[in-house]
Amino acid sequence: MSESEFCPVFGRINQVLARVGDRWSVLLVISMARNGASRFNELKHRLGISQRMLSVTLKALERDGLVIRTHYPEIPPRVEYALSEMGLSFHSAVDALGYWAVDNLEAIDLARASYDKGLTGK
Amino acid sequence: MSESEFCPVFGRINQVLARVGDRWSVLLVISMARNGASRFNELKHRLGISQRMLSVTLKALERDGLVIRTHYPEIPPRVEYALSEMGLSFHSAVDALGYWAVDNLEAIDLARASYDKGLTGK
DNA sequence: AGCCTCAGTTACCGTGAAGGAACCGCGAAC
DNA sequence: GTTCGCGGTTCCTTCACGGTAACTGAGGCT
Repeated sequence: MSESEFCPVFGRINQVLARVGDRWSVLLVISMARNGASRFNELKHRLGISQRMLSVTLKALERDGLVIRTHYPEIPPRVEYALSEMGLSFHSAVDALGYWAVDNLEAIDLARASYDKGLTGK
Repeated sequence: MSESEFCPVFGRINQVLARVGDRWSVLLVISMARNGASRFNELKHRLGISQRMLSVTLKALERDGLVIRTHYPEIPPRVEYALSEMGLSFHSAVDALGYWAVDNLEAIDLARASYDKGLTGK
């Protein structure tokens, strides 16, 4: 796919951005930042995510060291997921983007409206 | 899909994040931020993107007001794409995330390595 | 007349990823 | 003894994304 001759760092950054691009990753990070350590089914119901996706996404986040999984061998089993140090810093980066989004939502809507009007009106 | 009861803003932020998630959008924004106003085929060759994707992505970015399209009715036709004010601010937000990525690449690699070792070793 | 360039658009097609549902062990409760 | 809740995993189906290729159209070159 000719990873754009740009530079070598680029590919790796892209990997990280892929995590941001992954909707569920972002939602999970935000959710955890808000609600603190959370259990599996808690997250599932909170986000309306399928079990499969939740499991897959959490595993990816854990693998990348953004999330810490704590398993309590109780009855019934209890597993808690929490943001790591890095997870928190990631959250602030994402949050910055979130703020940008909030700040520019209106402008984007306006741009879209006038763009669409320009099309249909023509 | 039950867009998570969270809050109304959430959905919209997600829309914006969808733009970040789109690989080509990010690459285009970065490319334009670097090289300034660019022509269609220029971008195409620079990024190794297909015509279809380039056209689709540029149109989306233009619609959102991130990119400004200027058409010069010359022979042969010339079209230039440039980042708008908002596009530039978007770029800085993305850039911030890029910096986070660079700063944490090592940590992520380490986390992955130890995670994978923990799995295979078991 | 035929072919090239630029900037797209349209039709088609393959792949990979998201989602749903069923299954797993474990013990507790009914 | 079978049903429930918890935390998953596995399988299957669907569907949207991205790529290829062909067409457009206005004009210039040969």
